Amino acid sequence: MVKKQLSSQARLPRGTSAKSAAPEPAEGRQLILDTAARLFREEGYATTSLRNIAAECGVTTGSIYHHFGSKEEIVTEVLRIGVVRVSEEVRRSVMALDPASDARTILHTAVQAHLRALLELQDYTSANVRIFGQVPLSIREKHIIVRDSYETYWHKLLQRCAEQAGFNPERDLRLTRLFLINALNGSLEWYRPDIASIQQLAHELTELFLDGLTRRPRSETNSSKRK
Amino acid sequence: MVKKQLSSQARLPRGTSAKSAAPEPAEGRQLILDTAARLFREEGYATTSLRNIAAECGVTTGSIYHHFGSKEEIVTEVLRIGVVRVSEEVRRSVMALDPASDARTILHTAVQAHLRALLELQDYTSANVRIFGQVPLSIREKHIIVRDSYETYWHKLLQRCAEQAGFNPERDLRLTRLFLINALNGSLEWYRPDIASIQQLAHELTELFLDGLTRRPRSETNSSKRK
DNA sequence: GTCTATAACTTGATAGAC
DNA sequence: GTCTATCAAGTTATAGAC
Repeated sequence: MVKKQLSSQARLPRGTSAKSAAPEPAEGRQLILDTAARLFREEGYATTSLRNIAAECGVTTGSIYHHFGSKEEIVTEVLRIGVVRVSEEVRRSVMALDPASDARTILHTAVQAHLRALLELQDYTSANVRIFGQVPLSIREKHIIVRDSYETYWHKLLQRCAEQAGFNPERDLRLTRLFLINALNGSLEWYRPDIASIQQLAHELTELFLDGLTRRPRSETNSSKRK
Repeated sequence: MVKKQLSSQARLPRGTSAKSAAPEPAEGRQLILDTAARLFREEGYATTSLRNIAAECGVTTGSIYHHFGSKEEIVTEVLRIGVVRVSEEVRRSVMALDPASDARTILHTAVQAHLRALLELQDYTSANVRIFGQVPLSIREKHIIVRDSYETYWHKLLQRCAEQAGFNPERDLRLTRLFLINALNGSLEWYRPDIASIQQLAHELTELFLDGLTRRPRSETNSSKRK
C-alpha cells in the first residue's frame, strides 16, 4: 500500500546497466513476477499457490511478502504487463510501416504483431488472456481500464483501414473488432507451430476478414498483392 | 464407479411424466448438477467449493457424495452436457432447413443457433466455455473427445457450404473453423443484449465471414438477399 | 438419501529471529 | 532481504448414525 508503483514494465534487473548486453537472470521481485506469470499461464490463477511460486524461485513464502503485499497484487501486475507488452508490440510494428501503406498491409502487420506477442514465448501476454476470467471481480474491474485503452487503439486502427480501403459501410466496426480480437486470442488454446506458423495464421486471418470466404468476382482493387 | 452412466442430458426430474407440461423444480442429482453449472459459470471451477454448491441446494456436502464420487465427476458431467446442448441446438436448427438452402442461410442458421445456446440462459454451455481452461488437465483430455465431435460437425458444415457457394479455394477451412468458433465463444465475455441482439450478432458474423470487410464490386451471386 | 462430525490437507498471510 | 514457524480458515473426502 505504501510502496510506490514503479514503471516495472521494462525494468532491468538490479545492477544491470544499459550497456551490458547480456541478459542476466532475473532476481528478487522481477524473478517472482516472471515465475508467477509462467505458472499462472500454465496452471491457472487459483491453482497456483504462493508456495508454488516461491518454490520455483528457490525461496519461501515469507520472502514473497517482502516484495508484494498479497497474491492479488502480484496477479494485478502480471495482467497489466501482459497488455502493455502486446500493445507496445503492435503499436511499434504499425508505426514502423510506410505511412502510405494500404489497409491490407496495416491490418496484416497488426494481426501478426499481436499473434507474435501472444504465442511467441511471452508468459505475461498469454497469462493475461488465460487467467483474466479466473481472477476475482475486483481485480478484473481495475484491469478493464488497461484493456480498454488497447481496444480503443484497435478501433482507431480499423477506422483508419476503413477509410483507406473503403470498407463496406454495412459492417459494424465495433462488433468486427470484438470478433477479431476473440479470434486472435482464441488461437492461444489450439496453436501449434507444427500445424501452421504465426505467419500463416496472420495471413489467413487478414485475408478472411478483408475478403471473406466467398470467391471475389474479378475485382479492380484486389488480388494484385500476394506476399 | 458402479453407477450406470444414464443419458442424463434431457432427463426429467423424478416423478415427472412426459404429459405433465409444467416444468417442476429439479431435485437431487439434477439439482446439484444445475447448481454446479451455474456456480461454475459465475465463479469459476476452483473457486466454487462443494460446500458452496451444497449450500445453494439446501443440503450438506455429505449428500453430494451420495450422488457423485468427486468434484471432478461433477465438472466432467457439466462439461459434457454443455457441449451436447449446443451441439443438439445447432444440429436441430440446420436439420430443420430446406435441404436446398444456400450457404448463407445454412451458415447464418448454425451461427445463430450456437449463439442462442451459449448466450440465452444456458448455464451448462456457458460454463463449458468459461471453465474448460481451468479444470485439471486429466479432465480436459477426457473431454476433448466430446469437443472434437462437435468441431468435426462444423468442419463438415463448412465443407458443405464451400461446395454449395464456391468458396475461394485459397481459404483454409480448418483455420477458418477455429477462428469462427473462437469468435462465437468469445462473445460470452462481452455480450450484452442492450448493445446488440443475438440476431444482430449472427447476421454480422455471417456477413463478415462470407463477404469480408471490403466492398464487393457488383457481384452476380451476392446482395440479393437481405432479411 | 440426508445428516453430523471429522480427518487430512492446502491455502494466504503474519511475526519475529537472523 | 530471507528465513522458520505458525495461525486461522478453507478445501475435498470419509465414516457412520438416523
